[in-house]
Amino acid sequence: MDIAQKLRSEGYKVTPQRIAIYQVLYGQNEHPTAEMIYQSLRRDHPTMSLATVYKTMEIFEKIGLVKVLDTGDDCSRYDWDTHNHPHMRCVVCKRVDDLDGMDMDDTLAQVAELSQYKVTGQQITFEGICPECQRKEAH
Amino acid sequence: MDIAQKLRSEGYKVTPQRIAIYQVLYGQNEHPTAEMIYQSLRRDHPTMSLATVYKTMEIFEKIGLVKVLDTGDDCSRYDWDTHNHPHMRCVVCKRVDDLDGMDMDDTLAQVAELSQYKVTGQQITFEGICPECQRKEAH
DNA sequence: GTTTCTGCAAATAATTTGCATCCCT
DNA sequence: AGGGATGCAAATTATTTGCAGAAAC
Repeated sequence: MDIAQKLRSEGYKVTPQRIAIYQVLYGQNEHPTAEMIYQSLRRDHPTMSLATVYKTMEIFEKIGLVKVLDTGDDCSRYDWDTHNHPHMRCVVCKRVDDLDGMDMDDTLAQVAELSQYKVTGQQITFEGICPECQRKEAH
Repeated sequence: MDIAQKLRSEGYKVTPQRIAIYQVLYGQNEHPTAEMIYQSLRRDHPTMSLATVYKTMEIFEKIGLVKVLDTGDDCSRYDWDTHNHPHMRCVVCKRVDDLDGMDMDDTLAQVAELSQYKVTGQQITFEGICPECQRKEAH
């Protein structure tokens, strides 16, 4: 969690932008898009650019500070929690939630056994309608 | 599997393009992209357009003739096999294979129980290095 | 005949890239 | 000082859309 140390040890420089981006992400459960991160930083960092967010996320992914979620929906979302876990995506409002309480390690082990691949990761997303959108749909 | 009947019963017209696109997809295990489908049709259907492939896939998805795979990698892939099953994606060559032998129905039931969502589907993709790319990487 | 479909070209939107300047180390 | 980082603008790429002509019903 000491991101400065982590960056330095991987040969990257520690910049205010990188710190700020990580702080926006860390511990929150919204799984924001690059745009969402950018918007929440504009206030305090007027010169922040979307390109920097993308470049930073690429580095963060490389050094294991974030997991990039392929949620369909034409834009990536980012998760500070890099341990294997599934997500739920609302097909109506597009929100993405963690799906807690499901152990994926058994599944991953099973995959490693069944598949001829050298397994390195997973993208597990269930689709559905979130409680809030269910309420709205019932008029 | 009678796609003509299916289209008609859902109020869509039966066109040679739609038949051809379905025939390219049906039964193959490559999980092609729109571009791949387009390319394999150009020979026999010189006027085929990429836009038609996209529009057709949208209809096919709506009436349950294909499953759209969110495999990351900035372009969608299409699967004629619409029953719930996981995929394996090679992070090197980007190929997508079916992962046979894993029952996902238990998992889906578990999700429906754990989650407050009304669950409607899933996107389960494991990432790794395919046998062929493993061989290449070993020089 | 009417309505839907096709296919071209133009529009859109997420992401990437080039490059001059800036700032960590 | 020096090399990587930032941030703007332009480029790229997948996908969508508008629309006129063509094809299904």
